[in-house]
Amino acid sequence: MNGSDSSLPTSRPDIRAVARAAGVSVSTVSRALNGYADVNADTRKRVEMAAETLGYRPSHAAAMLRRSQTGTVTFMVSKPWTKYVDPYFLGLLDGLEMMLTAAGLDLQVVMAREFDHEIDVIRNAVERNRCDALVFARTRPEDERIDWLEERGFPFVTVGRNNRNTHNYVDRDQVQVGRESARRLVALGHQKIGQLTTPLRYTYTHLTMQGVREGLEEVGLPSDPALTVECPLSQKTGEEAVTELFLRGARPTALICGNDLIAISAMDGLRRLGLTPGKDVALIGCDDIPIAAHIRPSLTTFTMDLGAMGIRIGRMVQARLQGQLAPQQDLIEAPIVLRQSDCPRGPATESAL
Amino acid sequence: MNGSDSSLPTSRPDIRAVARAAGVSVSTVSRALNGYADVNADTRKRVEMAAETLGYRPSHAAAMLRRSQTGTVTFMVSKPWTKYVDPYFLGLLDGLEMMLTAAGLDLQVVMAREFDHEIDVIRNAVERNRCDALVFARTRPEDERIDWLEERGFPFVTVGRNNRNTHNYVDRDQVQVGRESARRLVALGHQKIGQLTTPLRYTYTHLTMQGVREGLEEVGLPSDPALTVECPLSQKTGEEAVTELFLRGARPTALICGNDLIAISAMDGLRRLGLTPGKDVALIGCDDIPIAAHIRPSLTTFTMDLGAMGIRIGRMVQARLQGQLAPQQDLIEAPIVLRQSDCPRGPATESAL
DNA sequence: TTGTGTTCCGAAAACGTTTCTGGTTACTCT
DNA sequence: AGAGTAACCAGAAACGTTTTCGGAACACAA
Repeated sequence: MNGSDSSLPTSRPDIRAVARAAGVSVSTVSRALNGYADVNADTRKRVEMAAETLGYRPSHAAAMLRRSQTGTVTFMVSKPWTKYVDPYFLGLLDGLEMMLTAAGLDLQVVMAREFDHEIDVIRNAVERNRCDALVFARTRPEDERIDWLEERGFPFVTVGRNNRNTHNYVDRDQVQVGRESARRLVALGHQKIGQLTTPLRYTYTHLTMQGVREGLEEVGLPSDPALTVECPLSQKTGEEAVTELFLRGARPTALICGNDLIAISAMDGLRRLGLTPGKDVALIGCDDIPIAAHIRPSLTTFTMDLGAMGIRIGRMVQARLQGQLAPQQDLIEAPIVLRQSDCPRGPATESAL
Repeated sequence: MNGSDSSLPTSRPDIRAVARAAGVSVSTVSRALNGYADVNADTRKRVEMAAETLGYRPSHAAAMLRRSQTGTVTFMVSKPWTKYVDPYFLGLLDGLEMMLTAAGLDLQVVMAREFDHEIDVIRNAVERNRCDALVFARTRPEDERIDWLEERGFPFVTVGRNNRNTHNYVDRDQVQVGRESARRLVALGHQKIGQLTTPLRYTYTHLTMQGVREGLEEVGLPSDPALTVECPLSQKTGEEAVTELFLRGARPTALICGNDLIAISAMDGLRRLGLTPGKDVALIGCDDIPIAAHIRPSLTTFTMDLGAMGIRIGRMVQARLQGQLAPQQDLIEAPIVLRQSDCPRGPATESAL
């Protein structure tokens, strides 16, 4: 039923077949096709022609086996991302992939399902020689993945830092994000500024909080732990956090949210409490996900060129693969984009609830 | 500087090393570790112990080369997805990955950057023996990718149909989606029902339109081409389409949108025209992206268990890989989830603009 | 004793490349 | 004319598995 019933078994052509067709040896074919210098221009052309007409494609497995390297870099994405969809890393992948294909490398994406499965995924990738380099995000202060890889000298770059930072990483300047969030809200007259943070196990959460602390200290404001709630990475996370906050009796007039989804669902929570987001309570998010501009009130947040970030990662990988051993580290500034959700402090909050 | 400077070069242990340690031949090690029957239980245990203590991991490349199969299935994602992030396929990947790892297969994601690059990506994957099966979406009525693969008898399953449907696919029942959209709006009293469709090059667009046509015909309404606009997959797509529609002089009181992002940005467009979405004009989306419940007015749309869909795909791949040749085809019903954006027909529209 | 199976295991041939080593030309220089 | 050098290419040895083939050891029946 299916095609492929020509006269001959029409199996994939060998490198031997090409050699035969071009009238040279296999080694010459290999060198010609791989762009080595010590092959005559005419010979090369003849080989290329032969390869072309035969439809020859070198076996990836064989090449991989011989020159023990794979030509692929693996991007590991962890569970919280896949479970409730975070568009964050897609743009990043886009840039990374572009960079890598330009360098003749393949991008492979693998998923780590359970949280503590991550290290197994890495071990499998590395120990079975399935990639030349690794990329992953969501780093933690004490990150066993980083430890393991550093110990073995395996090439990798992370999106985010740990508490040592002796490796290759790219990261957003989270301290700046936190600081600017605080400054902005202070400038709008807010004094009781709450924080709905991303999970504390991630490094970037701590960095953001540090930035907020710094921003508040600049004007002599304390950063009140009673106004801070840690939000898991789930769908209604902000809503629940806001509820908890107000149930506690805390009455922030502004909220600094760890990411846009927290901010958006926090808006729902506020409405449930009879408050109007962007009027009674100011909100600032982070990430500038596509929807941030479309909701009402539209969300003030921090944006970033994820594609560019991906490209930087790609460059780092490439440099490392070419022998560059000194750790490269990039901190990327995320500009704030002002929309409607950050409002001046109004009187409405006092009476609410 | 980096570790790995033990006493010995500490290179990865061979299968030979395991054989030596266990006091058997390499072939026995291979058979023992791969679960063949003709190996003594004691021997097997000894081999397993040796492999364990040596930390042996079989080289993937070598195994791949020898038994010309890779143990990986490749998911190809095309440009429109990566460019403006569509969370759609993430859930799908989640389910697929789960299924595949359970079956001992690896999932690999590759990206096709340019539109006409897709076929090259596939050729590279197939001809270089880089995967055992392919999965991709966004199918078209005349889809050269499907043609090419069918011609060669290479295992693959698509998300979506073409105009022949002799292969393995999983698809949402788009006709039903269209029909139910139309019925719902008709029941709410609408007569002038516009369509903001996804790009016409995709099969599912046509199926949805067919469904809408059927739904309208049930009550004797025509489907007016003047009320239909094709929307590209970009950010402001719906906004521009709505503007165009009203500039044309068409005045639909309801809009059936090809996906949620079209619907959401169409709301922006309506507001710009002084109309209130969910009041003056009813909207129905499709996909139920996470944000659909959070915007105002919240979006009536069609939902689907993407994880389950991914699992079905995984099952198909597995069956095909085990020799099942008859095409398997799954049509999945997408239930509507009613929210605020679909409203009864009001009088407001008449006066507007 | 011989024949007939079983059960287990070892030897060796693949798989399709890359790369190392060396050898043959042809060319240049004294 | 001879030596030295450069340019090009062939042969063969890897790379680390899997799998085929056949043989050894043993048990059992005739």
